[in-house]
Amino acid sequence: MDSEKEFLANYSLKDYERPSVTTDVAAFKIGAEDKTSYRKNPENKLQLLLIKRGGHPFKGMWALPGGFLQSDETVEECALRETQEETGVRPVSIMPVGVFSEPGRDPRGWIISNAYVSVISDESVRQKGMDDAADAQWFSVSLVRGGHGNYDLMLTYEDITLRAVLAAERTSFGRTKFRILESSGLAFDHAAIIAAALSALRAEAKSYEAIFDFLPETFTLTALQKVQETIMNVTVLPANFRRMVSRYVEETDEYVRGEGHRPAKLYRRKSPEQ
Amino acid sequence: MDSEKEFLANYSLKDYERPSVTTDVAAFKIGAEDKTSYRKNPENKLQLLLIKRGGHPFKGMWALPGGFLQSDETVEECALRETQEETGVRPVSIMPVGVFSEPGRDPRGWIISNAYVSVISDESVRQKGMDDAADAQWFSVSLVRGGHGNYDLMLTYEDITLRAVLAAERTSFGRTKFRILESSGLAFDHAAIIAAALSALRAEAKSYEAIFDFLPETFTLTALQKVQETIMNVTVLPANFRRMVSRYVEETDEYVRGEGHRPAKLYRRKSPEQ
DNA sequence: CAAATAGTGTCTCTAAGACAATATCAC
DNA sequence: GTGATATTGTCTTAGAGACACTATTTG
Repeated sequence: MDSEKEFLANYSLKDYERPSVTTDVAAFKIGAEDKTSYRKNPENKLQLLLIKRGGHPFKGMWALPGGFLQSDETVEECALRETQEETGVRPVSIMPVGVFSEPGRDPRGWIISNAYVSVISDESVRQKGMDDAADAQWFSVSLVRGGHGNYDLMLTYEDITLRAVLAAERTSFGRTKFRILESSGLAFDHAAIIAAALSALRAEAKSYEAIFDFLPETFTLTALQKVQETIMNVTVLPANFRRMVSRYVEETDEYVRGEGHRPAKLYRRKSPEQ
Repeated sequence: MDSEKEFLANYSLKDYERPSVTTDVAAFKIGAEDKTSYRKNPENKLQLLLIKRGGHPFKGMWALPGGFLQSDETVEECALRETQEETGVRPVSIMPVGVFSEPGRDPRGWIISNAYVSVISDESVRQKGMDDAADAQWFSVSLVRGGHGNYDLMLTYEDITLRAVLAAERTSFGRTKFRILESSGLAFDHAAIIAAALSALRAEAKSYEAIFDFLPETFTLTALQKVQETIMNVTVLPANFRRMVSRYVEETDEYVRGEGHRPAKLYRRKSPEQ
């Protein structure tokens, strides 16, 4: 009778066919537009990091940053590593979006992708000064309901516009899955991953879990509100927003002055209570 | 200059080291206890399917059903297939729980697991008459807060009791990750998978998304309430429960009679509106 | 009738949304 | 002062929880 030790010594996994495993990361930040007047606050845009593919397949198209899983790391660590390699910033927040494993999704062969959302503050990216390689750019994102209950995804950077149309299919447990109907300029099934990632981000923004990571340590409540409005693509009344986030933030003694209007108090995130 | 076609023809994935990929499924059902009086409704217990391992590693210990991903299926399809193979029932509901990829989690080598929750009605299992192999059993589940903010997981079937203690660590986006502190009788890291699965199920039960799948086509509102109370491990007032689920259900003309008390109207799930 | 579940009505309380009003700065 | 944002107060409304009450059946 063989012991577990003996069993493992003789065991070999290489008899089974194995997929390659990657992680793809949808890294979001909030980018500030230029001020339209000296006293107006800047407008915000939700931005997503895309990499221009230098090699086949999908050469010249844009793709989410990602890479192959290494045997000494978890998929989360892989996602963090990939994001850091591309942006210079290690994200504080990361969230799984789903596993994309449709046979044939990658023409190179059997490759399944673990998709993640990560959230980065605009300030930290500017500080680190991401290598401004033309093959890595922050695209403005818009995902809106189009005709027939479909969703229109639009990504723009300067004069580049990537578009996709996706069908939203309700699966069990109230989850939605996106199926690509049309996609131009985006590699692989990344249009579906981006749509799923943004949906997940919006769901989190509702409960104020994700929005703080877009901002530096201290922030004004108006800036926080703009972040949420930018992600969710809605507007709320300032009075109500302030009341709702009040349990998540605490005051500091500092103010932002010199903006051409009443100074705003700086707040910081309150550590979440048990 | 090489075309994409040429590139793919010459491309080979086998240069990279690849993990084995499995899915593990936490299949839950609600089991009815024996009636304590002719006119009392039966008590319910939340049950989880476990398989006794016949071979190394963890021989003789209990594990979640699961298996290796095949190249012609998605991970969801793999989870559905595995559940059907073990229970005879193809679940209507399935939900991802997370990817478990900690290096060293499987002594056989580099194996990552895609964990799923599935939900099965007790009735359908009884109808199909699951092969009552002694190596596949439905265990009663209990996951409660223990000392030091830890969680105690207890699984019981007849005279078998499996226990584990888990630390709940808050990760970003308000998610919790379970780390195994102690575990007896459960194979691999399955104690952590089970805890995560039950947490996910509870979160869904809150929004009434999961509870219908535990019951047959038509059901009484009291039965539905019991399902939710069993999963969430709470009690609610019948009047309030009825008001809350009223938008998810619709009446039928039928009643359940002969129970020693007032007949209960049967309801069915209303198809979720857009 | 007793025991048990089925089902309804309504009061209260809290949180979210709407709106009005005031405060404070830079130019 | 003007134009802009910052901040507070309060009215209204929708939904969740608590509780009291009625209805209906079988042994």
